[in-house]
Amino acid sequence: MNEPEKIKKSRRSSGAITLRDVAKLAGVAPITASRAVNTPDQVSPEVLKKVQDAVARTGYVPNRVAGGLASSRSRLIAAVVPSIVVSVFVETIETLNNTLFEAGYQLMLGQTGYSPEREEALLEAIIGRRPDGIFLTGIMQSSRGRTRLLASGIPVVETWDLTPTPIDMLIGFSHSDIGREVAQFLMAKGRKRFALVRADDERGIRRATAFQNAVAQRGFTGVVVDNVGSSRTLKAGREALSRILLQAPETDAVFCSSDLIAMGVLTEALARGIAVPQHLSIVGFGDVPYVADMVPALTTVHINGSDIGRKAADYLIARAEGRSVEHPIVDVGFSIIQRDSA
Amino acid sequence: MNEPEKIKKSRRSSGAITLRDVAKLAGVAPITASRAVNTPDQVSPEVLKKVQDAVARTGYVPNRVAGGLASSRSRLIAAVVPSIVVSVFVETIETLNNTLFEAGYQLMLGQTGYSPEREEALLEAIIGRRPDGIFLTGIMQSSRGRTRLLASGIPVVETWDLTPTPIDMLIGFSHSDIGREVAQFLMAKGRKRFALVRADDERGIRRATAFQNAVAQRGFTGVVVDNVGSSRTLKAGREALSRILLQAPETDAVFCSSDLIAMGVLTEALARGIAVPQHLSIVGFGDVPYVADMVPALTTVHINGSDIGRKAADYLIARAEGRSVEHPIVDVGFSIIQRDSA
DNA sequence: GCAAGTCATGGTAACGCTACCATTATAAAA
DNA sequence: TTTTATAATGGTAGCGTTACCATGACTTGC
Repeated sequence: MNEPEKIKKSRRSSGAITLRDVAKLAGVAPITASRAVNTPDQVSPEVLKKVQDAVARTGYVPNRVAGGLASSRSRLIAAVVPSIVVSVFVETIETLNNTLFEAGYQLMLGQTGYSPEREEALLEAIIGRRPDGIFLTGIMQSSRGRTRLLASGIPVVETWDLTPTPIDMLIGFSHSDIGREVAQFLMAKGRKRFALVRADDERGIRRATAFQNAVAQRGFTGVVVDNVGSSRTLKAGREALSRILLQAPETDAVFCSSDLIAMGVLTEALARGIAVPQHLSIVGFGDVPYVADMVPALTTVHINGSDIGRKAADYLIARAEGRSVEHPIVDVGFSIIQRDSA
Repeated sequence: MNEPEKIKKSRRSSGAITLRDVAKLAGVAPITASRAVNTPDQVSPEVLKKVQDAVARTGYVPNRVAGGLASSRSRLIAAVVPSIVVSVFVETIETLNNTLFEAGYQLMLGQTGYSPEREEALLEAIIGRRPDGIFLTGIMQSSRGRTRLLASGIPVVETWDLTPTPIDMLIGFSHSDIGREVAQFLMAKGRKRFALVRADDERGIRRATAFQNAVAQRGFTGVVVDNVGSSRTLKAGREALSRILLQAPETDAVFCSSDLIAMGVLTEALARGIAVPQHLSIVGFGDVPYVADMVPALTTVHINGSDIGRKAADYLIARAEGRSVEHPIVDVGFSIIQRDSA
């Protein structure tokens, strides 16, 4: 009356093919199969072939979750972005992702929506996944966030800004330099009555402040500042110019916090028959691909977003693999691309 | 000469705080601490408090990798996108990500760059992470890919297209319907000499073909088809119109494969002094936010990308949590938004 | 011909968590 | 009171890998 000795299949197993199955089929130990899969030059050609056959026959896909737990290397990099609909970040994320993928890493994406609470929750979720690296858009402002990140021991790259005290690594550029140089650029063109369109964003505010200081130094005051809040649309730009002209009809130069806003300002100006750049200079920020080919082509501040993404990926990968990074703080700079709108 | 009995700290431990540490500090068993963290209403108030205190004091962050392995629920959803610089997908991804995050899931992003080999590799990487769900942009065309996905047993949503035989779930719309309806729309406006600008993309080709069939049915032939290859830029649109006009100067309507291309066509038309829409009708595809506020505002095909993202998230979450989805195939439709360019 | 080194393979024990089952205390039902 | 249900807690055994160490076969050097 003995029950047939069954292989005691665990009740928990997902039933999927595991390394053990492959090893059994290939007639080797699991650890050998693991080596055949991950470090093929550590096994003999015969074993390699047997294991590869078994993999092909079973359709085995290694479980990286288990591997990550065992090796404390998740091969996962997390990226924190305010929002991907803000196109200026998209190129960076795209290049970051591609570079990581080429090196065998996956990207986990988190969006803060410019909200601090959201950022906090996101950080918790990210750290819980034990990624091998964290990419941050901007500088981590909250000290709580800094502390957590530091405590986690995970390599971090902050980007898109400069600070003397990064958490770890930093790839960015100076927003106040941008504000100042754009002001100088516009003054060199003989502009005198300035306006700024900015969104509710810390970095944009810094560009605006530097801009104001630079023009004030040369005796220009009364810079009109228009705040479009959290909207970053063409429409917001149109409305912004309308408000600006109401307040200061003589305005002859507008520096915008993004290209899309600048496109809106440009659109509104053209719709009103204001000659650009003769009567109004417009400068954007970001140099998203299409603004070069508009009519008139937009003068804007170019940021090499791809470069930031690629460097960030390289740095993070280096650190994930135990190598150290020579110059962990990099200023990638910016350039003012003069086209037809200013 | 006895060495002091040390706690035999494993050589592999990352040294980070674990649930065991928290449990010890709180004076409960690890499993109880686990419950206090994950299912707080399963423990007594006193235990809950003790554990919460211990968590706060240690700064413990649960290791979701280990949790995922133990429970075979990774709380990770993977998304496959051709490219995020193609702005038409961005809104979907943004909403997908936000909806997932709210429900406690993370998004893993993969880009194929419209390359089949890349897609293949991506699939392998994704399945290896054992996500709780997979979001696909478009239909999985390759039968190898379909097989793998099916074999993995992971819930899948295909999107952005329609097919009678999805892998699993589907949220999309009909590209041939779009081609046909845009053709009808343009013919109703009295247009007679048509051109199409399309990229190297399977869905765009289907829209184009349906467009051609629809106009042919009413006796219009000689539709000029311009292929911009893999470029999806404003510049490509400008160049496309130049080529089209060279070949067929009388062209009075252009249907473009994307809004950005349409903007290029529009820009080129205006630069040449061609009156839009009097002499040339232009229709885009995607309805990205800014085309509504351009001058002239772009007539385009609107796809509710947010809706797709949200529905996909809901479906995937439902399946991840063992619930079944009532109507796993949804046609979200589209609408032609008539503005000023056609 | 033997010590010392290299190579290929395997055994064992984690990694940090949760599923499953067992146990005890407490309340409700009979 | 005894039985039965319910709530709170704990013990044990994995989840599917890889790190670490051990073993035996085979080289190499002198």
